[in-house]
Amino acid sequence: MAVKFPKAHDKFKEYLRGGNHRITPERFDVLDGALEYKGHFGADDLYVKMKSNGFNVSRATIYNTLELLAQCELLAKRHFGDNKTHYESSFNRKNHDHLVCTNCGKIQEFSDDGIQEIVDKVCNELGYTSTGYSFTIFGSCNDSSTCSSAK
Amino acid sequence: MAVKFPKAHDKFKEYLRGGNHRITPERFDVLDGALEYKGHFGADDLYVKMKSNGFNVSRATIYNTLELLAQCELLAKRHFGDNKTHYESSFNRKNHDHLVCTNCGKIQEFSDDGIQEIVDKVCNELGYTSTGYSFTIFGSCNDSSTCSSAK
DNA sequence: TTCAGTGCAAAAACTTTGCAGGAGG
DNA sequence: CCTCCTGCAAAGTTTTTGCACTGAA
Repeated sequence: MAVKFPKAHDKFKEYLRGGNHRITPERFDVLDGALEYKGHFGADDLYVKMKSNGFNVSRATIYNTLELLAQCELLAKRHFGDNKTHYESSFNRKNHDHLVCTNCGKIQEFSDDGIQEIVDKVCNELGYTSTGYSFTIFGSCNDSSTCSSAK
Repeated sequence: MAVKFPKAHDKFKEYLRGGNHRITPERFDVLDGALEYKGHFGADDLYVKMKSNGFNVSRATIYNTLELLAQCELLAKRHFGDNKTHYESSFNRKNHDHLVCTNCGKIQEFSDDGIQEIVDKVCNELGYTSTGYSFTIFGSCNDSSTCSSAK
């Protein structure tokens, strides 16, 4: 079978070579599974999906590889307050944040350049070197077709 | 012993009466323990602390009560990406967000009015009704006295 | 050949739930 | 008295760890 995401594979290979990480087929299986996943997923979600697709992969490898993929920015880690780590592809995607409907669970993306400006300003004032930020808005989507609480 | 935080007790009582919640001594023990806690804490941290202080309180009661205290805004729930819920007192405190040093774990507070403006703007554009947001900056504090990675 | 990576299972960390007894309103 | 609340223990969920074997470099 042809490589599914050649540019992502190349980027991952380069990252692995740069650190003291070996290039293994399992890691690229996890990369493919992650990039194919629609929307956000937890590590265990991906484990279940790959198992059901016939991959003989272990949880340890999934967790290990997702961490590496987040480090080299092929995936983004997200935390929506439910005490589990969510991942999503950030390969060839614009930076964005999330608006979570607390009634129906719908997750909507948005972008606003003002956030990065605030991050830079705060870090500058307090003497920090920023490595990232997490910004999530919670609210009600008022969408009568999907959301139980809409009027 | 005198009531430790009379105004917080009153606010909690009022909240409990408003909903279908009973006023129990255990709930006020948890309130006191939470307000006395320095900085951020997890539910289990508070359980351990109260147990060691001689309170015969159960985890179920701690979790239940912390949720109620968050609902009536005596506590604030925080999520710093370590897959556990952190709480902190928000009684008589200014609204603020956090800057977490990814090297030494130090948590610094800051305030910036621009964030709420962005929240309002985004919700207005997308038709949501905001109920809150979570904003955390990650970075390195560059503090040579506390942080291992400082130059 | 070397040692990081792997699968597996067990353990750990945090949170929720079931149940029987107790107490608030 | 009627429920809600409590303590306890068990179970659930997500993540990490120990171990022996494998395979990349």
